[in-house]
Amino acid sequence: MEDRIKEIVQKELTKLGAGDVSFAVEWPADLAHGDYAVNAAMAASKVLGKSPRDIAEALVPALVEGLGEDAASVLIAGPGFINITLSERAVSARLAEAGEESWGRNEDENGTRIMVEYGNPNPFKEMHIGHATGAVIGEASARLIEYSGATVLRDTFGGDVGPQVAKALWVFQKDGVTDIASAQEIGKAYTQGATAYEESEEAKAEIDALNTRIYDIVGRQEDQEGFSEEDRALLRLWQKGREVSMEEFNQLFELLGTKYDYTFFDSDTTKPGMDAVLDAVAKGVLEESEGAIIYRGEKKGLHTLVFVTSRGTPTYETKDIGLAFLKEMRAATDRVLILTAVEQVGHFKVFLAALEDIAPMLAKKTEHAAHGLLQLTTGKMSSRKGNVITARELITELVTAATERNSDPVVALQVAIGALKYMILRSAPGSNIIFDPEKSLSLDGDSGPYLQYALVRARSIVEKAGKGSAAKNDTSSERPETPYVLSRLITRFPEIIRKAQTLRAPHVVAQYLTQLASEWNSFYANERIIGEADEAYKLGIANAFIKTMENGLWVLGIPAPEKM
RNA sequence: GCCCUUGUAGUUCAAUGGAUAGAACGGAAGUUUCCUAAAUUUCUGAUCCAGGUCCGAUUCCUGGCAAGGGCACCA
Repeated sequence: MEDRIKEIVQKELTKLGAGDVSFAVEWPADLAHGDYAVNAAMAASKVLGKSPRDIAEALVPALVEGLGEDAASVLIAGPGFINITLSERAVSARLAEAGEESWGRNEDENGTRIMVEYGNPNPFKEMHIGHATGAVIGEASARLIEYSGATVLRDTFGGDVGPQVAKALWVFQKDGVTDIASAQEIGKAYTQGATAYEESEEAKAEIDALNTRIYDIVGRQEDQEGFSEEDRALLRLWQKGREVSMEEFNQLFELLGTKYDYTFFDSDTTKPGMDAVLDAVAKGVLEESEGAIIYRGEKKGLHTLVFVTSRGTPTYETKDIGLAFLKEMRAATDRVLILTAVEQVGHFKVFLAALEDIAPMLAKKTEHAAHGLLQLTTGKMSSRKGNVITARELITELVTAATERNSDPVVALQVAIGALKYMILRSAPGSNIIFDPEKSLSLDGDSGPYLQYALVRARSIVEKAGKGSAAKNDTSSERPETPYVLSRLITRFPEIIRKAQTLRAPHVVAQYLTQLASEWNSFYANERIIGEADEAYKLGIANAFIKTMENGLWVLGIPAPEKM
């Protein structure tokens, strides 16, 4: 339809002598303005030396003729917009498509294989709401990509060696702990270790030494040559800690609706990373300075980044280089997308610049995108200070709130997860999300449950009407002269999905679904459906709404409860 | 000091360079003999400041002011 309009207008503009003018066929934010709006008259005004309204007058007849019965009206409005409103016939034809399972999907990326990295909690720390934010946005982004026909390979990357590990294990060693029971215990140990690291020179030295030792032992865990009894005990403690952490993460990811195809660890990436780094030093891409190996980002207008510390341990940068190679070895992909919090954009700029020099092919297909941080109204979160809200705590709290209105634990969980995800996905990625633990657990209004509730009510009606009504294909029932706004809004879904994909912005879908749910709720409140002369027609709309909401919620990863 | 991001109702967020800047929460007042009131209807109220580009600027550019993040041995 959009293309048809564009074609007609283009042809007319050429006739008027303004064929070069670029214009847009857009969908007005306010449906009262129509289903499509053309701004060609304003755009051509200067070239033609005529007023926009005069040009619009000249364009309208061709549109009326060209669109025929599909257009209910073609009107000139405002400064010179040509507003086109679709006829009931055209809208109903599109609504029929909305019943299909594939409604909203497109094939823009058919056959492409894309690896998407997100979440990335670190073992030996607790998973906090920041990681949960990443997981939620990442999952929605992945699903959005899947809706374009691409194959998505999900991966997460965790730091199982490095200072944060040493900080936690140092505390366990000091306290003589040999068996780690829970993720909470690890979180507590990490906080203690991090505090000691900052407050005591002695502790700092010990932790640094332990860090180097862990690298060594973990690196040689295969053959364990020359391991002392102490080394073995440390390795066991490390293994147990990682296992407990990952078990907790997997549980949380399951609650959040993510299942990873690949889990990478720092310990896997250290070796390929170090190999690549030493190779790069030989080639002159990286250089030694003050005992460390660094990349001079200044030559590309960036800053210097350390790849290997003067103690000989690799940093995050080297591990990321190793990870890039490791991904390439494990899976064939066309693109690699890495999603992290905004605080890492600086790092990734320099990292990608370095990767460009080290492995141009890998750099070319790798892309980094950032999402905002979750910020507490009470101040900045820091696991060091121990004032974090863990993902576990937050979910538990939400479930408690949801349980007040749902006796069914399954539904309560779905509502809680829906509320959490919506809170994160409703705003544009990139800017920070201000999280007020007191107020943000909203289950009313602009929220996940709002969408879920609208869907549940729609399903309930269709169910009540019974299968005998054959709502979908009935054309005999009465229908209005002009289509419902709800119907017109439903037909926009595929365009919304495409926009969200282009901008890589799940919030576009979230905003749309909220508008859709609101429209449905008004429809539901104002129109009697069951038992009316146009029952079949309205049930058709209800079914189209259900499919649209179901598919939209799926993209966001928000569960769709059966009952509420 | 340098670099990046962001400044929109009291609060939390929208607005593909377009029309009367939309929602939600909060506050005020209504709507259930009627398909689930987690709903619905009405009212309340905002583009940080100053220039510039454009037919048209919340959006793009420049300069202020303010907030957040990052700037070699953390991830």
